[in-house]
Amino acid sequence: MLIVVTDNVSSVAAGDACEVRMIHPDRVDLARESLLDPEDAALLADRFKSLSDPGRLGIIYSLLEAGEMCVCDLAATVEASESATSHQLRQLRMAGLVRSRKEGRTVYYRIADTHVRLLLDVAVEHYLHHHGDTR
Amino acid sequence: MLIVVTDNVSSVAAGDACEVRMIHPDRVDLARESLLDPEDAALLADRFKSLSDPGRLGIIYSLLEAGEMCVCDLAATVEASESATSHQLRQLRMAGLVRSRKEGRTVYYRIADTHVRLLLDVAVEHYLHHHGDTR
DNA sequence: ACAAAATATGAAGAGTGGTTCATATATTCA
DNA sequence: TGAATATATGAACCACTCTTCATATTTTGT
Repeated sequence: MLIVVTDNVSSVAAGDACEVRMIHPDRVDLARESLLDPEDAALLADRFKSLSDPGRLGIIYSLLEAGEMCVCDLAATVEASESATSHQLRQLRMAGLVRSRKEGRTVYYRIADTHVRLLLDVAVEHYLHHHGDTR
Repeated sequence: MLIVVTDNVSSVAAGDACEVRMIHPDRVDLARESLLDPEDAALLADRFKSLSDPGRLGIIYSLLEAGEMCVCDLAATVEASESATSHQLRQLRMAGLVRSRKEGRTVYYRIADTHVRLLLDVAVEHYLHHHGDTR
Protein backbone atom coordinates (compact mmCIF):
# COMPACT_ATOMS: atom_id res chain seq x y z
CA MET A 1 0.00 0.00 0.00
CA LEU A 2 1.41 3.35 -1.07
CA ILE A 3 1.10 6.14 1.46
CA VAL A 4 1.81 9.79 0.60
CA VAL A 5 2.11 12.28 3.44
CA THR A 6 1.84 16.05 2.93
CA ASP A 7 1.90 18.26 5.99
CA ASN A 8 -0.54 16.45 8.31
CA VAL A 9 -2.90 15.33 5.57
CA SER A 10 -2.34 11.98 3.89
CA SER A 11 -3.70 10.05 0.96
CA VAL A 12 -3.74 6.34 0.37
CA ALA A 13 -4.05 4.79 -3.05
CA ALA A 14 -6.05 1.73 -2.04
CA GLY A 15 -5.59 -1.04 -4.55
CA ASP A 16 -6.08 0.41 -8.02
CA ALA A 17 -9.34 2.21 -7.31
CA CYS A 18 -10.14 5.59 -5.80
CA GLU A 19 -8.04 7.80 -3.58
CA VAL A 20 -8.96 8.20 0.06
CA ARG A 21 -8.32 11.33 2.06
CA MET A 22 -7.51 11.28 5.75
CA ILE A 23 -6.39 13.69 8.43
CA HIS A 24 -5.12 11.37 11.17
CA PRO A 25 -3.68 8.25 9.50
CA ASP A 26 -2.58 6.97 12.87
CA ARG A 27 -6.12 6.87 14.16
CA VAL A 28 -7.32 5.25 10.98
CA ASP A 29 -4.71 2.53 11.33
CA LEU A 30 -5.60 2.03 14.97
CA ALA A 31 -9.31 1.81 14.23
CA ARG A 32 -8.75 -0.51 11.28
CA GLU A 33 -6.92 -3.04 13.41
CA SER A 34 -9.84 -3.49 15.75
CA LEU A 35 -12.52 -3.61 13.07
CA LEU A 36 -14.80 -6.61 13.20
CA ASP A 37 -14.31 -8.79 10.20
CA PRO A 38 -17.21 -8.25 7.77
CA GLU A 39 -18.81 -11.58 8.59
CA ASP A 40 -19.07 -10.89 12.31
CA ALA A 41 -20.21 -7.33 11.67
CA ALA A 42 -23.03 -8.59 9.46
CA LEU A 43 -23.98 -11.21 12.03
CA LEU A 44 -24.04 -8.72 14.87
CA ALA A 45 -26.00 -6.22 12.78
CA ASP A 46 -28.56 -8.90 11.98
CA ARG A 47 -29.06 -9.69 15.64
CA PHE A 48 -29.63 -6.02 16.45
CA LYS A 49 -32.03 -5.88 13.53
CA SER A 50 -34.16 -8.53 15.22
CA LEU A 51 -34.58 -6.13 18.12
CA SER A 52 -35.40 -3.15 15.92
CA ASP A 53 -39.13 -3.73 15.55
CA PRO A 54 -41.70 -2.59 18.14
CA GLY A 55 -43.79 -5.71 17.57
CA ARG A 56 -40.87 -8.03 18.21
CA LEU A 57 -39.89 -6.04 21.28
CA GLY A 58 -43.44 -6.52 22.48
CA ILE A 59 -43.15 -10.26 22.00
CA ILE A 60 -39.86 -10.36 23.88
CA TYR A 61 -41.18 -8.33 26.80
CA SER A 62 -44.25 -10.54 26.94
CA LEU A 63 -42.10 -13.65 27.15
CA LEU A 64 -39.85 -12.08 29.76
CA GLU A 65 -42.86 -11.30 31.92
CA ALA A 66 -45.14 -14.28 31.38
CA GLY A 67 -42.63 -17.02 30.61
CA GLU A 68 -43.68 -19.53 28.00
CA MET A 69 -46.42 -18.40 25.63
CA CYS A 70 -48.02 -19.88 22.54
CA VAL A 71 -48.40 -18.06 19.26
CA CYS A 72 -52.06 -17.15 19.59
CA ASP A 73 -51.58 -15.73 23.09
CA LEU A 74 -48.63 -13.68 21.90
CA ALA A 75 -50.66 -12.44 18.96
CA ALA A 76 -53.45 -11.40 21.32
CA THR A 77 -50.98 -9.67 23.62
CA VAL A 78 -49.29 -7.55 21.00
CA GLU A 79 -52.51 -7.15 19.01
CA ALA A 80 -51.18 -8.51 15.75
CA SER A 81 -52.40 -11.29 13.49
CA GLU A 82 -51.26 -14.81 14.26
CA SER A 83 -49.56 -15.02 10.89
CA ALA A 84 -47.59 -11.83 11.44
CA THR A 85 -46.67 -13.04 14.91
CA SER A 86 -45.52 -16.37 13.55
CA HIS A 87 -43.32 -14.64 10.98
CA GLN A 88 -41.78 -12.50 13.68
CA LEU A 89 -41.21 -15.45 15.97
CA ARG A 90 -39.43 -17.19 13.14
CA GLN A 91 -37.00 -14.28 12.94
CA LEU A 92 -36.48 -14.22 16.67
CA ARG A 93 -35.91 -17.95 16.71
CA MET A 94 -33.37 -17.80 13.90
CA ALA A 95 -31.63 -14.93 15.64
CA GLY A 96 -31.26 -17.13 18.71
CA LEU A 97 -33.37 -14.85 20.90
CA VAL A 98 -36.20 -17.29 21.57
CA ARG A 99 -36.68 -21.05 21.53
CA SER A 100 -39.75 -23.13 21.04
CA ARG A 101 -41.29 -26.33 22.38
CA LYS A 102 -44.14 -28.18 20.78
CA GLU A 103 -46.97 -29.62 22.88
CA GLY A 104 -49.74 -31.11 20.82
CA ARG A 105 -50.88 -28.55 18.32
CA THR A 106 -49.60 -25.57 20.21
CA VAL A 107 -46.03 -24.30 20.14
CA TYR A 108 -44.69 -22.58 23.22
CA TYR A 109 -42.03 -19.94 22.86
CA ARG A 110 -39.65 -18.77 25.56
CA ILE A 111 -36.66 -16.44 25.86
CA ALA A 112 -33.52 -18.29 24.83
CA ASP A 113 -31.27 -17.17 27.67
CA THR A 114 -30.64 -14.56 30.31
CA HIS A 115 -28.48 -12.38 28.09
CA VAL A 116 -31.60 -11.14 26.36
CA ARG A 117 -32.97 -9.51 29.48
CA LEU A 118 -29.57 -8.05 30.26
CA LEU A 119 -29.27 -6.63 26.77
CA LEU A 120 -32.67 -4.95 26.97
CA ASP A 121 -31.98 -3.64 30.46
CA VAL A 122 -28.77 -2.00 29.30
CA ALA A 123 -30.50 -0.54 26.26
CA VAL A 124 -33.41 0.82 28.29
CA GLU A 125 -31.04 2.20 30.89
CA HIS A 126 -29.17 4.09 28.21
CA TYR A 127 -31.95 5.10 25.92
CA LEU A 128 -35.16 5.78 27.77
CA HIS A 129 -33.64 7.75 30.63
CA HIS A 130 -30.93 9.47 28.68
CA HIS A 131 -32.38 11.42 25.75
CA GLY A 132 -29.51 13.84 25.52
CA ASP A 133 -28.94 16.61 23.00
CA THR A 134 -27.99 15.86 19.42
CA ARG A 135 -24.71 17.69 19.15
CA MET B 1 -64.90 -5.81 27.46
CA LEU B 2 -66.92 -8.97 26.82
CA ILE B 3 -65.14 -12.21 27.60
CA VAL B 4 -66.49 -15.59 26.56
CA VAL B 5 -64.92 -18.70 28.11
CA THR B 6 -65.38 -22.20 26.70
CA ASP B 7 -63.43 -25.05 28.31
CA ASN B 8 -59.92 -23.56 28.65
CA VAL B 9 -60.08 -21.53 25.45
CA SER B 10 -61.30 -17.95 25.61
CA SER B 11 -62.26 -15.27 23.16
CA VAL B 12 -62.28 -11.53 23.62
CA ALA B 13 -64.37 -9.22 21.50
CA ALA B 14 -61.98 -6.27 21.51
CA GLY B 15 -63.87 -3.07 20.86
CA ASP B 16 -66.14 -3.66 17.91
CA ALA B 17 -63.53 -5.19 15.62
CA CYS B 18 -62.21 -8.70 15.23
CA GLU B 19 -62.27 -11.60 17.64
CA VAL B 20 -59.08 -12.75 19.29
CA ARG B 21 -58.43 -16.32 20.32
CA MET B 22 -56.27 -17.22 23.30
CA ILE B 23 -55.35 -20.29 25.29
CA HIS B 24 -53.98 -18.83 28.53
CA PRO B 25 -55.83 -15.57 29.21
CA ASP B 26 -54.00 -15.21 32.50
CA ARG B 27 -50.63 -15.08 30.78
CA VAL B 28 -51.97 -12.65 28.21
CA ASP B 29 -53.18 -10.34 30.97
CA LEU B 30 -49.88 -10.64 32.80
CA ALA B 31 -47.88 -9.88 29.67
CA ARG B 32 -50.14 -7.01 28.70
CA GLU B 33 -49.58 -5.24 31.99
CA SER B 34 -45.85 -5.07 31.49
CA LEU B 35 -45.96 -4.07 27.84
CA LEU B 36 -43.99 -0.97 26.97
CA ASP B 37 -46.27 1.80 25.90
CA PRO B 38 -46.13 2.14 22.11
CA GLU B 39 -44.11 5.33 22.23
CA ASP B 40 -41.30 3.81 24.28
CA ALA B 41 -41.37 0.64 22.20
CA ALA B 42 -40.94 2.65 19.02
CA LEU B 43 -38.15 4.68 20.58
CA LEU B 44 -36.30 1.60 21.78
CA ALA B 45 -36.77 -0.12 18.43
CA ASP B 46 -35.34 2.91 16.67
CA ARG B 47 -32.25 2.85 18.81
CA PHE B 48 -31.66 -0.81 18.05
CA LYS B 49 -32.18 -0.01 14.41
CA SER B 50 -29.24 2.37 14.56
CA LEU B 51 -27.10 -0.58 15.58
CA SER B 52 -28.44 -2.86 12.86
CA ASP B 53 -26.13 -1.81 10.04
CA PRO B 54 -22.63 -3.23 9.58
CA GLY B 55 -21.30 0.14 8.43
CA ARG B 56 -22.59 1.91 11.50
CA LEU B 57 -21.20 -0.82 13.73
CA GLY B 58 -17.88 -0.27 12.01
CA ILE B 59 -18.05 3.43 12.80
CA ILE B 60 -18.91 2.74 16.42
CA TYR B 61 -16.09 0.25 16.87
CA SER B 62 -13.68 2.69 15.25
CA LEU B 63 -14.68 5.41 17.67
CA LEU B 64 -14.47 3.05 20.62
CA GLU B 65 -10.94 2.12 19.65
CA ALA B 66 -9.49 5.36 18.34
CA GLY B 67 -11.46 7.91 20.31
CA GLU B 68 -12.40 11.07 18.44
CA MET B 69 -12.38 10.82 14.66
CA CYS B 70 -13.38 13.14 11.84
CA VAL B 71 -15.70 12.17 9.02
CA CYS B 72 -13.06 11.60 6.38
CA ASP B 73 -10.99 9.38 8.66
CA LEU B 74 -14.05 7.35 9.54
CA ALA B 75 -14.94 7.04 5.88
CA ALA B 76 -11.43 5.79 5.14
CA THR B 77 -11.60 3.33 8.02
CA VAL B 78 -14.87 1.71 7.05
CA GLU B 79 -14.18 2.12 3.32
CA ALA B 80 -17.31 4.06 2.52
CA SER B 81 -17.84 7.39 0.81
CA GLU B 82 -17.70 10.50 2.96
CA SER B 83 -21.29 11.31 2.08
CA ALA B 84 -22.56 7.90 3.12
CA THR B 85 -20.53 8.14 6.30
CA SER B 86 -21.96 11.57 7.04
CA HIS B 87 -25.49 10.26 6.59
CA GLN B 88 -24.81 7.38 8.95
CA LEU B 89 -23.21 9.65 11.53
CA ARG B 90 -26.31 11.81 11.41
CA GLN B 91 -28.41 8.78 12.37
CA LEU B 92 -26.05 7.78 15.14
CA ARG B 93 -26.04 11.34 16.47
CA MET B 94 -29.81 11.58 16.44
CA ALA B 95 -30.02 8.21 18.16
CA GLY B 96 -27.82 9.59 20.93
CA LEU B 97 -25.04 7.09 20.27
CA VAL B 98 -22.37 9.60 19.21
CA ARG B 99 -21.69 13.28 19.72
CA SER B 100 -19.75 15.74 17.66
CA ARG B 101 -17.45 18.66 18.17
CA LYS B 102 -16.49 21.15 15.50
CA GLU B 103 -12.91 22.36 15.13
CA GLY B 104 -12.39 24.59 12.14
CA ARG B 105 -13.71 22.78 9.08
CA THR B 106 -13.47 19.34 10.53
CA VAL B 107 -16.05 17.75 12.79
CA TYR B 108 -14.89 15.23 15.34
CA TYR B 109 -17.22 12.47 16.43
CA ARG B 110 -16.99 10.47 19.62
CA ILE B 111 -19.03 7.83 21.43
CA ALA B 112 -21.73 9.54 23.50
CA ASP B 113 -21.27 7.55 26.71
CA THR B 114 -20.02 4.36 28.26
CA HIS B 115 -23.33 2.52 27.90
CA VAL B 116 -22.62 2.04 24.22
CA ARG B 117 -19.57 -0.10 24.87
CA LEU B 118 -21.45 -2.05 27.50
CA LEU B 119 -24.34 -2.67 25.15
CA LEU B 120 -22.06 -3.95 22.39
CA ASP B 121 -20.13 -6.10 24.83
CA VAL B 122 -23.31 -7.77 26.05
CA ALA B 123 -24.50 -8.31 22.49
CA VAL B 124 -21.21 -9.78 21.37
CA GLU B 125 -21.05 -11.96 24.45
CA HIS B 126 -24.46 -13.37 23.64
CA TYR B 127 -24.36 -13.51 19.89
CA LEU B 128 -20.93 -14.24 18.56
CA HIS B 129 -20.06 -16.97 21.05
CA HIS B 130 -23.49 -18.46 21.40
CA HIS B 131 -24.88 -19.55 18.03
CA GLY B 132 -27.24 -22.11 19.44
CA ASP B 133 -29.74 -24.28 17.60
CA THR B 134 -32.92 -22.80 16.16
CA ARG B 135 -35.55 -24.85 17.97
C1' DA C 1 -13.54 38.50 -1.87
C1' DC C 2 -12.43 34.10 -3.96
C1' DA C 3 -11.08 29.36 -4.18
C1' DA C 4 -10.45 25.20 -1.82
C1' DA C 5 -11.52 21.99 1.93
C1' DA C 6 -14.63 19.39 5.26
C1' DT C 7 -19.00 18.23 6.07
C1' DA C 8 -24.03 18.30 5.48
C1' DT C 9 -28.23 17.82 2.96
C1' DG C 10 -31.87 16.57 -0.56
C1' DA C 11 -33.66 13.74 -4.08
C1' DA C 12 -33.75 9.50 -6.58
C1' DG C 13 -32.84 4.62 -7.31
C1' DA C 14 -32.18 -0.19 -5.83
C1' DG C 15 -32.74 -3.14 -2.29
C1' DT C 16 -34.93 -4.81 2.15
C1' DG C 17 -38.48 -5.48 5.70
C1' DG C 18 -43.16 -6.37 7.51
C1' DT C 19 -47.76 -7.20 6.77
C1' DT C 20 -51.63 -9.62 4.58
C1' DC C 21 -53.85 -13.30 2.24
C1' DA C 22 -54.01 -17.80 0.76
C1' DT C 23 -52.42 -22.19 1.49
C1' DA C 24 -49.78 -26.02 3.65
C1' DT C 25 -48.48 -28.95 7.56
C1' DA C 26 -49.24 -31.18 11.85
C1' DT C 27 -52.16 -32.71 15.51
C1' DT C 28 -56.37 -33.80 17.97
C1' DC C 29 -61.03 -35.33 18.25
C1' DA C 30 -65.17 -37.58 16.80
C1' DT D 1 -61.02 -41.07 7.92
C1' DG D 2 -62.65 -36.35 8.04
C1' DA D 3 -63.17 -31.92 10.34
C1' DA D 4 -61.32 -28.58 13.24
C1' DT D 5 -57.33 -26.38 15.55
C1' DA D 6 -52.58 -24.27 15.95
C1' DT D 7 -48.92 -22.89 13.54
C1' DA D 8 -45.93 -22.31 9.47
C1' DT D 9 -44.89 -20.85 4.89
C1' DG D 10 -44.89 -18.43 0.27
C1' DA D 11 -45.97 -14.65 -2.65
C1' DA D 12 -47.20 -9.99 -3.26
C1' DC D 13 -47.58 -5.28 -1.94
C1' DC D 14 -46.35 -1.08 0.45
C1' DA D 15 -43.20 1.35 3.14
C1' DC D 16 -38.79 2.23 4.58
C1' DT D 17 -33.59 2.18 4.29
C1' DC D 18 -29.06 2.97 2.31
C1' DT D 19 -26.27 4.53 -1.18
C1' DT D 20 -25.04 7.78 -4.80
C1' DC D 21 -24.86 12.12 -7.02
C1' DA D 22 -25.39 16.83 -7.05
C1' DT D 23 -25.47 20.80 -4.42
C1' DA D 24 -25.34 23.67 -0.17
C1' DT D 25 -22.99 25.37 4.01
C1' DT D 26 -19.16 26.61 6.79
C1' DT D 27 -14.43 27.69 7.41
C1' DT D 28 -9.64 28.55 5.99
C1' DG D 29 -5.97 30.60 3.33
C1' DT D 30 -4.34 33.92 -0.08
